[in-house]
Amino acid sequence: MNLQFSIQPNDRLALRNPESTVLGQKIVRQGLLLMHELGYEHFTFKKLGEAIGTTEASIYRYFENKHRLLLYLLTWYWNFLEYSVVVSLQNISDPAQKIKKIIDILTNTLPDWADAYGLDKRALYGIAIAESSKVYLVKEVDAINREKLFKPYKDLCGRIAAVFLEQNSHYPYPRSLASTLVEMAQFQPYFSQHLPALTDFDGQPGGKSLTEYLEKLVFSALR
Amino acid sequence: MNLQFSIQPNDRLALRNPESTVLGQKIVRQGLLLMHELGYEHFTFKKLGEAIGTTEASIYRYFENKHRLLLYLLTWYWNFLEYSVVVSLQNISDPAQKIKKIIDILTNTLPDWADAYGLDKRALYGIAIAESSKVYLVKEVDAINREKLFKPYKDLCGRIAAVFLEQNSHYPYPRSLASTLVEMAQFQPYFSQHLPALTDFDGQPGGKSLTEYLEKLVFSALR
DNA sequence: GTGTTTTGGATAGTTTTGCTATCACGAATA
DNA sequence: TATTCGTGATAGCAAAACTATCCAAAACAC
Repeated sequence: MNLQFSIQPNDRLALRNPESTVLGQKIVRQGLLLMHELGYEHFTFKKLGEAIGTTEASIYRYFENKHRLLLYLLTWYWNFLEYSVVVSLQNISDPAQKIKKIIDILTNTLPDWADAYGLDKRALYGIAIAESSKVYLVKEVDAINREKLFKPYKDLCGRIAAVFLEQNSHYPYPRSLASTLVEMAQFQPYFSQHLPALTDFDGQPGGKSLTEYLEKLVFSALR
Repeated sequence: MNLQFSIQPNDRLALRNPESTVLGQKIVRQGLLLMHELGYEHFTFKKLGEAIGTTEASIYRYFENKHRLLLYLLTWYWNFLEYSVVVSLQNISDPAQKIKKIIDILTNTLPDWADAYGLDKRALYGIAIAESSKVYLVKEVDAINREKLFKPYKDLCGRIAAVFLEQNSHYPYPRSLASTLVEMAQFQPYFSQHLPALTDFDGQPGGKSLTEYLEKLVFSALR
């Protein structure tokens, strides 16, 4: 097991390392909470500056713009997820059990150890669900991709795709199925909460569950 | 067959009916092209005003903001799709064939008759792929939903879910499967073009195809 | 036919957002 | 002791988002 859990794998993400200063840490931690509270569109560096007792310009020293801050936060999330997946799968040999574990991880907030990094788990999960698409559904997607800034997301999907191939080495669409799984683990809870007509989950404890839906979807596809 | 193909089912969408004036039509038709070209974030009413020889303020007479214009365009798209689905399914009795037809419609640009409405099919398809999530992934989602402005999208998914139940009346997640299908018919081509590591399609004519992936995913789930 | 709404569009603003140039201060360094 | 370097604050600009008001012509009222 030599996965290095690196905090900041790509130094192009931020203009300077936010973890290295008190202000930088405030920007990231409070920025996460404020973006979760206001939503990406209503979130501004000015509002964040007011919230943490500094100015817009100081925040711009760390991040080019709010899109980069969102990408920074999601990078943490994807890194946490991948690490969590890799660690959880260590002691499992059955591919089917691995897949169940992956779905379990994807559909829940991050494990408790993630708190140690000072980032609010619930807010991070909320951002991942409501804002993550906005990070790549932009005209700049190809330029950002060339900077390798989507690598953590691709790595996560890559790990999952590899497990799908363990389950069925002849399945022709492991990567599409992985991205489908990850995206739907985020969209379906959002739909369930805001556009319930698009789902079959009512949030009842005994009722139909997202986990069950995703498991059946994946296992039947791999059969 | 009494599906009424109505252009503007909800008058709350626009401040006044854009189809009723020359300027209104220009706003919608050129707005579609410009938003497709610039992307939602870089698109502004000022730029559109310059492009069609009018001013920002005049455009605001028709749409509250660019988010509403996007929603207006997508409403057309969803209406076109649903109509196209309903008409195409009329002469098909086999549910499996219906599902194939639906996937065929979802993964292609709109049929030629849609041109008659003056909206560029390719641009509309491009907007649907790259921008449609932005219409509901906003803090205002619940308010917009209360205005019934997502009804066309829900209706489309509802039609598809009904066909899934024709294929297998015991399938417990028809609506989630429908929203998964519609979303993935948009996300996978986007990934294929911009983040190919997340898919298994290379765009080659003889290669693996999105259609095949989606068909297998849906049919195996319904089995 | 004259007066009066009403409709549709233009002019000219304000506020907010996004971003930058420059200054000030204290710590490390020469 | 002088300096330059890291770090944060001040002030300001340009574009984006939105609004108040005005004007002309069509529609309608009498």
